[in-house]
Amino acid sequence: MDRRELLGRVSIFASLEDKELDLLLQATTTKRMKPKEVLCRKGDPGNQLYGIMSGSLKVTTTGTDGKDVMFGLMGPGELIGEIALLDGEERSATVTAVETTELLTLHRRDLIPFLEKNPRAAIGLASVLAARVRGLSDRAEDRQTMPLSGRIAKRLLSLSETHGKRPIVGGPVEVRMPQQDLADLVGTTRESVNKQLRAWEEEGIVELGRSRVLLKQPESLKAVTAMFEL
Amino acid sequence: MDRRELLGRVSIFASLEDKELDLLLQATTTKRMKPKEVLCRKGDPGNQLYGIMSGSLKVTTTGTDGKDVMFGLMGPGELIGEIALLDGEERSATVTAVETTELLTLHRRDLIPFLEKNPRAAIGLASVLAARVRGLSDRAEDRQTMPLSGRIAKRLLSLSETHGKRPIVGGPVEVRMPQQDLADLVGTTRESVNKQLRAWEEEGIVELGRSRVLLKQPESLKAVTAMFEL
DNA sequence: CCGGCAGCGTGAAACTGTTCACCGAGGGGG
DNA sequence: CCCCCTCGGTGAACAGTTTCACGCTGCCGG
Repeated sequence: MDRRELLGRVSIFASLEDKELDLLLQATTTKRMKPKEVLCRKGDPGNQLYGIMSGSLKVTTTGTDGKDVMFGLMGPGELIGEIALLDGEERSATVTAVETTELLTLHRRDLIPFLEKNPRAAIGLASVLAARVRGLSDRAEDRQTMPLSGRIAKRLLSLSETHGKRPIVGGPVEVRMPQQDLADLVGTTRESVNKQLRAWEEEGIVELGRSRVLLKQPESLKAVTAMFEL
Repeated sequence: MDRRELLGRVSIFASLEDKELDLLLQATTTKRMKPKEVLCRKGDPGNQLYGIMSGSLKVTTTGTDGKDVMFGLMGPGELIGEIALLDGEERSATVTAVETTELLTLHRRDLIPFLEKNPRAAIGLASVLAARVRGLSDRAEDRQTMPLSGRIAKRLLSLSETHGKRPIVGGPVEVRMPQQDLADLVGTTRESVNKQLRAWEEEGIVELGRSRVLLKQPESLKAVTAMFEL
């Protein structure tokens, strides 16, 4: 994916004229990251907006006790850094590359004036944030309503949609991610995730491998979540 | 507080010229709510933006099992309904008046064109959302890092800042809220909240009453949170 | 004025999930 | 090619919370 294509893909900029897009593109640079490379840490000042062209990033925080909380895994077409950029506060989380990742970067001093001249883009940005709020609220709700198994099932399904691969074309979807990360994402321990997954493996619902979960019967997982859904 | 004052107070509109403000004001209506009256339910279509002039509202969701989750208590100067308004989805939560409350309401069809003509307002709106995201992330983190006591202490302190009253001028701050609501806010049961509060009462840190918590030693609560803070 | 209900207080028992302490394996980098 | 380090698997003991099952009180509306 090239820069222009990315900008077009990102919903904020979807409604722009070509020449405006070109203008914005000029203010843009590209950055390439290796796996495990850190893009920014919690507490850093945040003056860059990033758009993911390829690869994926994980967004995490570490508590005092060293326990990690993962907020999400971001993929191509998604934005990173809008929050710190908008409210001028520090970065609220640490962002790390999962695999080799290409980013497009845009500095605050270029973005803000641009938004002022292109209100639709500003509204688009607000919409992206609105969606983020919605996602976070949903998860907060889940955490207090669903037992662990439901939360794992739900996250697994949503991961399979956004980051799933199909090893065999037309076959079952696979989610590549160590169990520890899954645990951080759901807010539990690796052990608990492992036990649940193994139980499901017994039932033939999933199949496990090193950093892989193969969803053999996604319907069964859906059934698990449905038991607790509103 | 009158309508004009509210609009001026809300950060989105802070940077506007007077005549623009007047224009917006004309599209505005006022709504008065009685305690326990419902403003909107989760799932309703959301086409109104509300600004709180006086009183307070609580934002909640109910899970299948009937267990409530409260996202927050909103007071004068705050906005409600921006999310559904921006992404065009359903309302993500139910909003109820806690006390007699006066609202200013603005319809989507008036707001969107206005934002398009006033990019700074759009950016302001985005900033409000950014702050909301930050708040939600923090709470998500807390929930996985802090034990119950820490979460209760933290929420109590933040409530005292935003919604505290001082029965005796210069005296300790009081938070008016039933223990059940406190529980929903923190994501636990009434019983657990009660037990923690009573323990603190023994230590002279707080004093309890019907729908009231008097913070006699806020420093001690701060100390509790500090034990787990990053 | 009084009945009922909303809100508080409390203990015992049950459960869910965590912690801890291991072992085992495989795959990738030196 | 081989070693180590990451990732997975598992059970036993433990901790924190929830659940349940009550009893109490005082306020509020009829």
